[in-house]
Amino acid sequence: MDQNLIDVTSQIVDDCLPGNSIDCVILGYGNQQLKILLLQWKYSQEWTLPGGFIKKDEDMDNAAHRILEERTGLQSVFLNQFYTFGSSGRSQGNGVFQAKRKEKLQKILETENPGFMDWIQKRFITTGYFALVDIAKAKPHPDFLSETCEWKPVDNLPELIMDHKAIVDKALEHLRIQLNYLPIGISLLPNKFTMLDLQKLYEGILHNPLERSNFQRKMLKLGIFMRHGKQLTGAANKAPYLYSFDKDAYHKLIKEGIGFTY
Amino acid sequence: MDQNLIDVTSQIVDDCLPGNSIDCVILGYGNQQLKILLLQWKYSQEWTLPGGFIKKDEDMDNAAHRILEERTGLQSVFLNQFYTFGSSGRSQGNGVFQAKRKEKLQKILETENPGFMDWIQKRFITTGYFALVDIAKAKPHPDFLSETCEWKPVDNLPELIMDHKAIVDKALEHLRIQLNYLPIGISLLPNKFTMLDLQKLYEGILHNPLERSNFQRKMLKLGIFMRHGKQLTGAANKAPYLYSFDKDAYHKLIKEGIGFTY
DNA sequence: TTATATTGTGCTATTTTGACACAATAAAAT
DNA sequence: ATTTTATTGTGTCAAAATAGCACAATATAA
Repeated sequence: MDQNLIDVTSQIVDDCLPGNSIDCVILGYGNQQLKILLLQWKYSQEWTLPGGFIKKDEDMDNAAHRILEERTGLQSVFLNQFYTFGSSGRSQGNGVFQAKRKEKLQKILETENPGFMDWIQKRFITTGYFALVDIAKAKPHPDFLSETCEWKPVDNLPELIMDHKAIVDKALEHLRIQLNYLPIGISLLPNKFTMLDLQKLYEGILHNPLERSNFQRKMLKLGIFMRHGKQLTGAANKAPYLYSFDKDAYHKLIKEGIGFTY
Repeated sequence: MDQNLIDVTSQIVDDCLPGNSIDCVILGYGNQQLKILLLQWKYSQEWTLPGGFIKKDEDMDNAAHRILEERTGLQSVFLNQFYTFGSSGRSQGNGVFQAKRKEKLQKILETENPGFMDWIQKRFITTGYFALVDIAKAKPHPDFLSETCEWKPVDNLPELIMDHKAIVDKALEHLRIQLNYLPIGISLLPNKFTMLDLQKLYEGILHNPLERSNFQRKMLKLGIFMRHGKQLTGAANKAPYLYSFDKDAYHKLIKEGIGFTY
């Protein structure tokens, strides 16, 4: 049916490590909402995390960067490994193509490339990476199995296949913990943003409300921001200042860390 | 030569996932020192982390628990996955049995079970787990490749094979970060301990000195300790109180976390 | 010109931190 | 028996951080 599908799947079987995969939790921030990039499969319409496989002589980190670039066009963003999911049941017997009714996509793959189906139905251990990304700069591209590639708000996700929901939750937990000792935002926000933007981002991650005036003061005291002109939105109220990250100070602070001291 | 060696290695090849391994950074605390459990190989005398493989239908976490128990006899201690090491060079070409001069152990294995050597010389992705353990309760057992299994102080480690030093460093970094939002010690210290014991443990992990009186006050204010009698050491000075963890309060605090607030 | 909603900063009571002081004390030395 | 020694538990206190509210400034709509 689709020569390209055969080529792509054959190359995966030939070039990639069996039994290991990578899944990316790509977070972006827009409309004062935390969002995540998801793929929707052809035919079955199921939602999944963007993922992929590790080439036989490729570093796992490089594989994650490659996968991120393939889906978003973005290079060298904030990308971090956060956990490896290795329950035996996560793919074996419950795996990618084990839906109750045989899906069209599965039938096609079985017909076109049964070797790939053998390969992919084995047990997989997947390593999760999360990326923080500026939505405006990302250009979502579906992969060979998918129809669409879209941003979805994290607190209103569609149902995801397999354990992908657990992977998202673990990524968010990791991010919340990171927030306790690292400033975050330089790669999630546009170049210039207001303190309220930053606050909404933090509230989205931490999932609880913060006191506006104290939050602003506390953030500004970190000394990693530069103030610019005002943002005139056309609303009937005082206009907020725009800020950008002072990258030198930001990276210096990341090295030192902020946190509980003994 | 050693029928047992053939059996063990054959069973590994038959039963375990190829290309994935687990390495455990088992930390203990004794003599006011942070220590780590290491294995020393037969013949080559090289030092390694205790590790193992994942059975084909075994959860990765269970494999880690099994490996920990095999080496220490301990069950259900604090055991945490912290990172997965997936550089392509870490085992391929530089791998376990790729030492410059052919070692005796390698020769024996090649003779006895070449299939195992094929299997183990492929590229491996390893997942690191770290455990916090009461040295007094652990009973170190060497594995089939090793001669000894010993506690070594973390700040005076022997040279380790492959990237095992990097794995140890990453584990310690992880632990330091954990310390910023979690109380730690319940599984590293004996049931009863002094505040100075606790302080030395923290200093060992954080790798910097802490102010005694303020540390004690701050820890006690966490409300997770119970005070008992005094520890009479026979020294010519005031005897310190012994404390134990109030497990309920401890676990409650772990849920809440302690850390930077916004 | 006035009304409206939101922002930046001010104020203050309370808590936390960091640094040091010092009395209490278990055992050794005299 | 008394003094000495080293270490512990608590006290103090200034400086900094935090949490909560107050309120003037202000960009635009009414």
